[in-house]
Amino acid sequence: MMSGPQRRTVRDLRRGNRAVLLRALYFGGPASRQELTGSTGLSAATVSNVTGDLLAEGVIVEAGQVESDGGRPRVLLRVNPEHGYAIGVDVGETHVRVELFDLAMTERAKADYALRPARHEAELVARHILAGIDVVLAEAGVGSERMLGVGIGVPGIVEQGPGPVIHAQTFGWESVPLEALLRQGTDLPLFIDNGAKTMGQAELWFGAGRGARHAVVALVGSGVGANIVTDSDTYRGATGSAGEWGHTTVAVGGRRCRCGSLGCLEAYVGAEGVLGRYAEAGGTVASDDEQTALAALLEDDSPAARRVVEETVTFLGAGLGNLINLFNPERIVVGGWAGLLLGRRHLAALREAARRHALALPYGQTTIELGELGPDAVALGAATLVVESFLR
Amino acid sequence: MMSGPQRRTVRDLRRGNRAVLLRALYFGGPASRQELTGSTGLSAATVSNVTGDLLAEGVIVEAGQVESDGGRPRVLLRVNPEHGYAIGVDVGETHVRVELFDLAMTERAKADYALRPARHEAELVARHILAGIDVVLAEAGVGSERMLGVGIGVPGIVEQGPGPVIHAQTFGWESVPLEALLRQGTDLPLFIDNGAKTMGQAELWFGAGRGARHAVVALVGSGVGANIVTDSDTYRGATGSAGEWGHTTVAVGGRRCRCGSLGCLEAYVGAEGVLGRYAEAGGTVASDDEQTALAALLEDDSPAARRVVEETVTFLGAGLGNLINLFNPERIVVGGWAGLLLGRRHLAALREAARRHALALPYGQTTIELGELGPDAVALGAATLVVESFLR
DNA sequence: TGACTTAATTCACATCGTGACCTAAGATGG
DNA sequence: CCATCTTAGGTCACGATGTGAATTAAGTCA
Repeated sequence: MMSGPQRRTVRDLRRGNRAVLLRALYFGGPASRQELTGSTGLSAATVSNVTGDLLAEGVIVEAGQVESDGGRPRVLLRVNPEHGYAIGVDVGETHVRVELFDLAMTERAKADYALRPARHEAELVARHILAGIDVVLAEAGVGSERMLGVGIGVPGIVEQGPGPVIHAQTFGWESVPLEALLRQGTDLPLFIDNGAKTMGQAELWFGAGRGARHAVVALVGSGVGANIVTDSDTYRGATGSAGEWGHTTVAVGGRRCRCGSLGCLEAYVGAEGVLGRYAEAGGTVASDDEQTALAALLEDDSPAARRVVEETVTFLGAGLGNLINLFNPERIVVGGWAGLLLGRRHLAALREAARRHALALPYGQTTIELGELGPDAVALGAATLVVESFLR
Repeated sequence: MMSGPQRRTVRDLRRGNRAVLLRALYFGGPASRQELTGSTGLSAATVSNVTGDLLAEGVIVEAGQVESDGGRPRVLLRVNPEHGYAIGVDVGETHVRVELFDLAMTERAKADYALRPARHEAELVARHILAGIDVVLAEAGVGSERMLGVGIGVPGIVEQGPGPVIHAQTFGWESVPLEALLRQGTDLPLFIDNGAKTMGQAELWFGAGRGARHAVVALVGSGVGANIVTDSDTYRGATGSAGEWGHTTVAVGGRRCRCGSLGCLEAYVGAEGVLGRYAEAGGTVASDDEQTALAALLEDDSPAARRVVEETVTFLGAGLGNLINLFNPERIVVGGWAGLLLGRRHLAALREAARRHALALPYGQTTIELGELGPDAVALGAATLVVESFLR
């Protein structure tokens, strides 16, 4: 609608078609040049030229032949997993985990740093990340010239921009310029995003969201968030803080949420909210550990427990219904440890609750599935940020 | 993320740059070639070439010169308003209105057909539209070869696709293939969308949403809807039914909505819902006409009326807060006749209610404004669908 | 009137994608 | 073992495109 610096020169063309081919090979498995002409719409000549360049640069490699019946056999091409490496970092409540992946997303090395409760200073986290980068590079024997970048999943809201800034209540981070802190210790390209979003991204690339152009990954853990994909691209909004589904209001004037507002979805379906509601209903929370406690609650057959679970399903269904009505996705993936715990037992009820709260038409055009990846996917998802930029 | 038929040839380049220049001229008012090089990022040579083509085709025309201080004066260029015309159609509860615009969106002719209550057969509506097209073409003396197309705003959900299909409860339309019906009477390109969305589009192009890349137009009338713009493009979701904000749940287990669900936003802030709540609270609805009745309610100083209005503001604020949290827009425009009625008196309270229900960060990055266009903008917005495709 | 300034156009050049044509590499049948 | 056929992939000339440098156009100012 408005003007701006859009695409122009003839060189961008090649860059674009290169990316198209690369993506086709990355997501479409090994393929012959012949098949690529079909799937990309490019001419055979161009495919030949571009793949020639990519082969010469070592970005892709030949991967055997396909038997023929009476003609020259097709040579399969695939992305060279060792052409580049990406590091994914999971900054969580209890640890900083640094993992190194090759382009095929095979883990090559890992480093773990425990965080003591209430010791989440940004400088400490940054030191851990930098140390972790050195460790995994050394462990895998990968030179930094082969590194495509480092993706980092952090809690809280990430304000994207030239100098990304992180706001993380639980860490006591206010406007922390994590990138600037790391920049003093490394020259690698850095990609920072919300950890829930990176987890959702992993689910979209390698999990239950594979192949969807319009999808929503709903992440329910202690907190609640969502990764919204429109036209195969994560929606970030004007400043990158889009998708704060957990703090949408589903009960005006309802329960107080830790964000300060009333009636947030998170206050009802986040693990903390569920356990809190159970306690208020007179139930006894089984453990100090949220995960153990929630699992126990789900096993509990007492009327109080069952009512709380039922209510949780209703609220979560309403939240999912809202996503369906607003985004009209073709697929919804429910993930996060609490979401998986609840969904494994009550997926049918959850679908039914979503159906009740969504319009019939968009509901009929979507499917609600459980995530296939565990909570460990944060680092993997963070690494996909790097690969995503590489494929562009 | 997935492969598909993406852009490729060198000809697309020119098409793209042509569109870039055209958009810059359309939205950036008259501009010289010199200025265009700056605003589009293209080289002076290319600007010269492309504008040369556009001038030769009559798409743009020269528009005077700008005085110089010691150099060759700049020649201003602008889109030729008479190069093409677009028809916008507003299919409403009480009428079918057909308007003809030139490219500058000046109205050139108009035709109006009253609809009797409960007489909304698709065939009748289609006949009115076709008749209206003939009438406005004749009235304005425009040949159909100069027509860029017809945009149509209809109530209900429009399922986009090769053969768009309309679902409109209030009209008793179920899967009505309006395009196919019209296709029998005209060869003009047809663009069909929800009327609220077309109204929002008008607001975005010519009203309070001008220039925003990420915006939401919230439309509150008898029903409630939203037009969501991401990256300067209306978001339509997988099948075009995205943005059904009115039927998102803001009160789990709350008031029954006409869609059948419980606790929809529309049940609280739609004109019907507001008046219904007032009646339930013991108030007397002043008129049979919703608009008169709502206006009276807003003037009423009785405690009951004030409580209903206050509640409405709270619910609408929660709904706006949800949009802010999910979409992180830079601007929110509140429109629709009921929204304007409410907003003119209570905008500050509305902003405050939204603030209470949104996260501080995204709330701080958005502004909430009132729409500048009246409800008559449906046809104008429908015509922008045509122009949008022309600018591409 | 002549020097200067700025806008717009022209031109040679490099790059790109493409269709037509050619080469590579296998199977098949004698 | 060889000729023929079939399919995959590469090469080449061509037209289209954007760009920087040079050129032309059209003013102001002293």
